[in-house]
Amino acid sequence: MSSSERTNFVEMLRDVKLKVTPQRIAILEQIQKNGHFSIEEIYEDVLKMFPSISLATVYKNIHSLMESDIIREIKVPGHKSKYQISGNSRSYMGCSVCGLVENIETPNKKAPSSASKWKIVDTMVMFIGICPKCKK
Amino acid sequence: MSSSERTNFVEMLRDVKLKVTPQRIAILEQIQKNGHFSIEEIYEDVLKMFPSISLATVYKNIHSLMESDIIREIKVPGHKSKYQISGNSRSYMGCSVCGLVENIETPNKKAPSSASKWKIVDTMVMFIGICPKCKK
DNA sequence: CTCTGTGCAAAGCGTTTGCAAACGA
DNA sequence: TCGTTTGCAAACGCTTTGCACAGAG
Repeated sequence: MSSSERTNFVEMLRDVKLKVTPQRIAILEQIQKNGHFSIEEIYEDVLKMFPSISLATVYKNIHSLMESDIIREIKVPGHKSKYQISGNSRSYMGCSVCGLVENIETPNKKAPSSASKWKIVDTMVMFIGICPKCKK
Repeated sequence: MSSSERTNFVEMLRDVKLKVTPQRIAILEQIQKNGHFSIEEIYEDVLKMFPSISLATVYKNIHSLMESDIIREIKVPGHKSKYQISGNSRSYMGCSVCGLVENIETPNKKAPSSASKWKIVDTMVMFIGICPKCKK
């Protein structure tokens, strides 16, 4: 990871009044480095860099980071939730076979008038398909 | 429920080689009648009409009905999965506060070329917002 | 120093499984 | 009759909680 990324996370955390702990940074770096991760995968990867971390800590952090909108939950139907650093992309390809998630460029999308009584705060487009690996 | 709806479910089940049991019909009727339901809600409502049904039966049926694509799973980030009878609509409004899901008319949507290596089988658009009730 | 975060172990809950009996075809 | 489904209870596995200690601010 570059130091600018680290600085980035530190600022993000300060902005939302979360303390900057090495565990938190390690979790964020893993999520950023590897894209879309389930809790289990995040835990196992952080463990390599940070052998003393506990699963409970990962869960607690995933929650507080989601509440602060630093990370975001993505779910492909039939698979476990995955997490990614919040960003502009809200369009995903999800593999129905293995659960892989990839960001794609966002097709512009407006909520139809039938939703006018709602206050719309976000738009998510998910394409469900079969990824190149699972096609074989 | 109308008898045509019942007939409908019977045919759906036969088409996919699932046996027509009263429990299955009751589950399907509840889902159809009430829109988007979590497993817990389906169970509690079916229980009123069918006091002997067990939670395990609901779970088993939700799975086989999903495998046969008779019902579909929808998940609003941060809330439990809900289920609905499969249909044409694959566009939803999801309430980030209470988890309410509503179908909306589908805005046409094509996967961008960046996804060309995938085999796309479905498209789902989800608008996240705050429903009229939670706005108050 | 104070308050938040961590780690551990136990508790909690939603979901799944095994099995015998009931049921649909 | 044969294979599937149901209902029950036990087992499972993921997630949360309580608490004492460590660490950030």
